[in-house]
Amino acid sequence: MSKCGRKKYIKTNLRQMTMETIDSQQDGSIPDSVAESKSAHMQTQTGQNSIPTLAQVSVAGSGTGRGSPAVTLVQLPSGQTVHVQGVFQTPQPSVIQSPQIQTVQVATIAETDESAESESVIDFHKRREILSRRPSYRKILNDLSSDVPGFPKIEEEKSEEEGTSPNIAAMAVPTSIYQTSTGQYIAIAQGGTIQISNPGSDGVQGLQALTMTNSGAPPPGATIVQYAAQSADGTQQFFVPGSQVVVQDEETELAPSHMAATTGDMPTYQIRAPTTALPQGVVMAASPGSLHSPQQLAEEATRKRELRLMKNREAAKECRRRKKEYVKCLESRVAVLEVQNRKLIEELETLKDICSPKTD
DNA sequence: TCCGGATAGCGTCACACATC
DNA sequence: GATGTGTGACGCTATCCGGA
Repeated sequence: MSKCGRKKYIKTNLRQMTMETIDSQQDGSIPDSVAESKSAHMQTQTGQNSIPTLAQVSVAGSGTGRGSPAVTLVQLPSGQTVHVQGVFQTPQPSVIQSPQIQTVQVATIAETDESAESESVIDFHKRREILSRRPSYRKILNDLSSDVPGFPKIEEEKSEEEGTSPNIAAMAVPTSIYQTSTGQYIAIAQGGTIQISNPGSDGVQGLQALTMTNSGAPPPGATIVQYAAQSADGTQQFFVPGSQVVVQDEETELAPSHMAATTGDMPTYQIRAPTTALPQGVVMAASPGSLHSPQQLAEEATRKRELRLMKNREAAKECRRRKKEYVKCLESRVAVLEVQNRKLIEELETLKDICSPKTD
């Protein structure tokens, strides 16, 4: 199996496992794969004292709402029915919202071994169709957290930006996009964050974040910004709204002392009003309405594409972060449920000992 | 030391859905 | 309907680790 093929195989398996887990949480059952490991685990826990008559214990839903203690009806072999208030506080809410969709997904994957190629193609499209309807991780987790007190919640973007450090909270939605003569894109967000995107480079290297630091005592008419430079290729200049220009400062003498201490060797930039006309090497990106030549149109299209890619890049990062958080939550939830399950079994054992007639 | 498997992470594309 | 957003899928790279 090729590397990529193996990877797909692993991914598919992981996905299938996830779906099964999700399914189990939806209908309250345990998937086979999980149940096997779980039963093995239980055997190690209970040893020879496993409960062969467990099938005779009927658990009747008490119909209680969320948050109220669940009362379980345990029908004993002798015919007695016992009301048990178990460790399960509530019927556990599902972490997924569309069980039928997930069930179809599992079935589709299970079929792939036997299906013909043409069918697999159809399945592929079906899968994509099905999977794309899945609610976002944030929505899933937030819904879950609203059902289960104390469950971690993915915060909204707003609070995330507020909570992170200025240098990292770079991905605010830009409100102004500018292009320099060197092809770089500068996005200035409402919060004062300046992003520099270098189309020619890949990944993080092409994206640099600057943060306006208006606090302190900047010189009149100038705003010092911090620049987390990852590629230094000489002096850079670019404009910002309000007829201002960002100029790389050759020396850091203009920066306040507290900034010099925090920025280290990072070059300092100033935003100030241009003294003359456009400096050499600086090109203002024209607004779409003023585009005339095909070259300008092409540049505009390129600029839009770069912007879209940049946003999508960040969206993908955020999505992956949420996904990891989601998986962690699921794992912790599994751990909690396993503990509850063990307690419930112990409880059942105790009740059996109490209620069953002594045969000595 | 080299090689290959396993895993994580990234960028991009495509698509569905939400919003305007 | 256009646009923005979220996410699965895919391909790729980097890193780690165990075996030859």
